[in-house]
Amino acid sequence: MSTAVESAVTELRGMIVNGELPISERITESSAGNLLGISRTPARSALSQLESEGLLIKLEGRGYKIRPFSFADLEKATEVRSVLEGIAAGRLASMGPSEEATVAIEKSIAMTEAIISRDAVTKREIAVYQEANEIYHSAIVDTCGNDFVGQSLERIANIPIIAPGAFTEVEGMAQAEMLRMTVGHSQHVIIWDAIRSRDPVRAESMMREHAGAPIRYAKLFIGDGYQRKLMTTGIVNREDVPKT
Amino acid sequence: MSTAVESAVTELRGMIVNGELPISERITESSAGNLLGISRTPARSALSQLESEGLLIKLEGRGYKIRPFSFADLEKATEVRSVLEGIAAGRLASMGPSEEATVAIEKSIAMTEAIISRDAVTKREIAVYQEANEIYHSAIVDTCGNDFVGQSLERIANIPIIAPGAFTEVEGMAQAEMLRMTVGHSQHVIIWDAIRSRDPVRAESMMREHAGAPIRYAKLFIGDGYQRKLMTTGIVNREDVPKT
DNA sequence: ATGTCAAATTATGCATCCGTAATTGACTAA
DNA sequence: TTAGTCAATTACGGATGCATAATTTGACAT
Repeated sequence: MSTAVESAVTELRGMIVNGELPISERITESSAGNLLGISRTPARSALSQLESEGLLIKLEGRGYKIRPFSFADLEKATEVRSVLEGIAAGRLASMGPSEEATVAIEKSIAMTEAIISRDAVTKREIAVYQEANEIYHSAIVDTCGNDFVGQSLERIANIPIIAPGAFTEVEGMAQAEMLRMTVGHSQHVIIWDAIRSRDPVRAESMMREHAGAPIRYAKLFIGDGYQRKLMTTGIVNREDVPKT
Repeated sequence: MSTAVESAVTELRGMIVNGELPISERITESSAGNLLGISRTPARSALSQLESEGLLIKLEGRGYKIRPFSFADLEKATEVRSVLEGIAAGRLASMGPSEEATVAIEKSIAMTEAIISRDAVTKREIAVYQEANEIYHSAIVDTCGNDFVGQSLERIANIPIIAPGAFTEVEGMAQAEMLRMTVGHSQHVIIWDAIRSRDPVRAESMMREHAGAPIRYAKLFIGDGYQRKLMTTGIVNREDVPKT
């Protein structure tokens, strides 16, 4: 929250992904500036940054609009994320994990194990799971020895649901959540085993499967409910949601 | 070349990758502005954009410096590029190539075939080969149906030697160039066959091998000469060049 | 009522100015 | 000689004003 530009980016990004800004509405330098109480100069930087992140689309001469994501877009972004995280896991298996990575990953696994061994889960447990998931994935990406992987991931990491931490809860789907967490945990264990065993091929392919899981299993285990949930956040185009 | 920011980015990027700016020198908003005859406002935007591209590093409070790339960095960027282009090729094989893609790719193959069937190559042929190579790779990436692939590639595409077009010529290495072009052409043919045969696995794995080729084969077929050449461009750190 | 043209509004891009923070360099004291 | 403090320069972030381009609106004519 130091500079106006940084906080503007954070602020606007939050408003966009939470659907607090009407998708239809145009955003200009002035309107964004007024909204956040800053002048046009930092507002312009913030908008152009969000455009390069892919969250805004520039309407030449008429401001920006929020980029509408279709469900297909989310799947495509996930595909890229899976592949990138896959090479991160593969690299880590080749190199051997650092002490730092080992500590973080084993901590994450301990956290998720504690959660799935319970009978029922509350919102609180889901939040902890998300945190653990975030730790697991960033430990692998950050210590894989190839900065370009993390750099490329940053671009698509801001798209909701795609990010590792965004293990979005679906209302009234506690059982389905539990199932997803159990599956996720088991995959974490398997991938970590592959890494420790220095098996890059297995680590890569398992991570590739796993990183694509949130969106794939959303369809597989939950079905339309997930898409409908996404729609309400304004992230997904109405048109993409199956008619009921 | 319309706005000052755009031309400043292009200008500065060119100067950086061509080694026209001393790597040691600090770049501030004012110095960049003076250099290009623009004020600090567009200079600031340009610098921050180049930073997000990974070509500059921000020295908090003291301007920017040119990011030094090690040979290892180039290899890592290539690794990411290979994987991303791999999924593009795989997707194209799954979907079946569009008419547009087919035309572009077959044109590219015809161009490279014409070149390698000659006895000797001049600078001119090498330039044509680069163009054909560029056509081939961008046809696959642009028509693969996943925009995020191209978007992610843009980030690392600016790193010299990594970009498909950057099939840099090494002085006095005409024979080695010829070999690389022949190998490259044959891989293009093979990948295209895999795509047309709707074999995503083969298309992906071959493309992954092929996209990593420039830097891998540089070592394999040319050896130290290549690294020394890179050094003279200022792209690669002196320290990385093997002692002779 | 519709189409066309002009004026006004809107939005952007860029330059300049100001306030602030940080670094550097010089001077003094131990 | 060295260390510490203070001042000056440097650099940045942000606000504002102006020029330009584009879009929209409104008026007028057909």
